[in-house]
Amino acid sequence: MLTQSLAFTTLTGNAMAPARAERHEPRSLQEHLAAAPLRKIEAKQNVFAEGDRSTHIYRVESGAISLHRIMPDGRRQILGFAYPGDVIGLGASELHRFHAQAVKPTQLRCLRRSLTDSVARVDPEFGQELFHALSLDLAAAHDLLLSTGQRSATERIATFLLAMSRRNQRHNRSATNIDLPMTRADIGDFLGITIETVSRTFTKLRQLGIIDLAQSTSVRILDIEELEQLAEGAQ
Amino acid sequence: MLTQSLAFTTLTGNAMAPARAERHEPRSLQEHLAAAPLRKIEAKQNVFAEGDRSTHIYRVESGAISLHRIMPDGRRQILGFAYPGDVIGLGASELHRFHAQAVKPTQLRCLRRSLTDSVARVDPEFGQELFHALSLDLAAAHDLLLSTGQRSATERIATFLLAMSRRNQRHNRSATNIDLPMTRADIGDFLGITIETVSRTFTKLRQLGIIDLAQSTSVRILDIEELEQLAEGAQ
DNA sequence: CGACGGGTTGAGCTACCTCAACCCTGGTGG
DNA sequence: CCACCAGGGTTGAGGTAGCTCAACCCGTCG
Repeated sequence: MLTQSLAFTTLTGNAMAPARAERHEPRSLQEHLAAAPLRKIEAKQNVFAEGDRSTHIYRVESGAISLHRIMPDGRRQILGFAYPGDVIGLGASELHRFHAQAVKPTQLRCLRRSLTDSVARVDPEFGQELFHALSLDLAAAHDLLLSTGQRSATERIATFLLAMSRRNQRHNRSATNIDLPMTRADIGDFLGITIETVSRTFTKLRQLGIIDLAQSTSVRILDIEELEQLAEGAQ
Repeated sequence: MLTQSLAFTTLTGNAMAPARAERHEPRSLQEHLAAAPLRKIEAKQNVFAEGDRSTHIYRVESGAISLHRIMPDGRRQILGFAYPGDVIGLGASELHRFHAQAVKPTQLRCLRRSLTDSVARVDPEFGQELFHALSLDLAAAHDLLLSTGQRSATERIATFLLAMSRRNQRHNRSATNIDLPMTRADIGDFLGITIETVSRTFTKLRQLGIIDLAQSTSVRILDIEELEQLAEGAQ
């Protein structure tokens, strides 16, 4: 399920896999994570809070996490959702810059920062993997900026659904049947619109025959071309 | 002017500075950049475009660069501005994900990716510096998301001016006299509002006695406490 | 059973957008 | 030297997408 480019180490002369296996020492980020302890989190529980010391990085094994910042008056911006396979808690800062909270019961692998730091200090390949993961986060933030800064409510929802669809595809799951683990409030705070607008927009897409809403948490895309049109501003 | 943590290399045994100087081989990111060739760019000219091969990273020496994406119908989201000292073109992707365009005549130091890649492959400290720079970009994107997703026009402008003020302070320049090299259109496309709203908001802040606008490109903050109030939603 | 959290729908409001006129400045050319 | 023009900025008037407030529905849980 995980596409992992096996890191061939530059530190040991042993190029062959058997030699590495004998050492019993994890190497790549994914290998480290596979061996890391598992932590279980209830819905609404925090993995970490903004301002907390950044002690670990985490990989989501099951469930879903919302990453968000909260303004003094309670307004909330969700910066992203982390799903199984995603790594969270990256960043060079000593302190976490946002909250990470489970939107449903979630399992995480936890890797101490002291470990990742020291491994990265001697294994550039490992550092590259962290860099790559952070680079994906930045790309996601830029994508979201395009939505919150420029797109209409309908375009935002359409873009959001398509992103979920593409993520499903990358994980060899259905491109048309989309599970939404988060609430309407979460979607609204992610896209910068209110829950009412989220709800109305879903209803509108349903009435147009573009999606089907069996339950509020389960969307089926009926007309993906039309959804793509809507995402890029066709009215 | 530049705070640079001197990288002590793990590859050579020589820990002392004199030994390093003798080698005449640049080490830290800042050292590499100081030795890199200079490129001069006219206003409105592109440093690179979205989709271009990512061949170099750049450090702005003078001027200002806008980083932005453009939608098929022409809408534009500026993801950030790069000012002297900032490094642009980072990211693990083979291709650039956005346009980089000078907003006024600009000078850049250019470092080949093939070089940074190979250095990072053997010098983890150098990789850390790249990671740190990317991490700052992500934090900036998250800050902007809070504005475009949650704040009113007045709050966005206030936040924007305060960010400029704080940047000035970090560079030992005036906290109250702010130069705006970019146009109203740039500010609008950055904050997700129209040029008219930008203009009206500046006028409103001027009428409230919070700022002074000698010219349209030069803001003087008269009441920074009040500006901070406005930035976090007072009124 | 009642309470509560989450979702939907309606009615009215408003912050911001759109469209348009106008101003100012700097550069160009007659 | 001045007239003209183009690009950037400001201001006004009116329109509208999305917000606010409120009612209501439904499923779950104690």
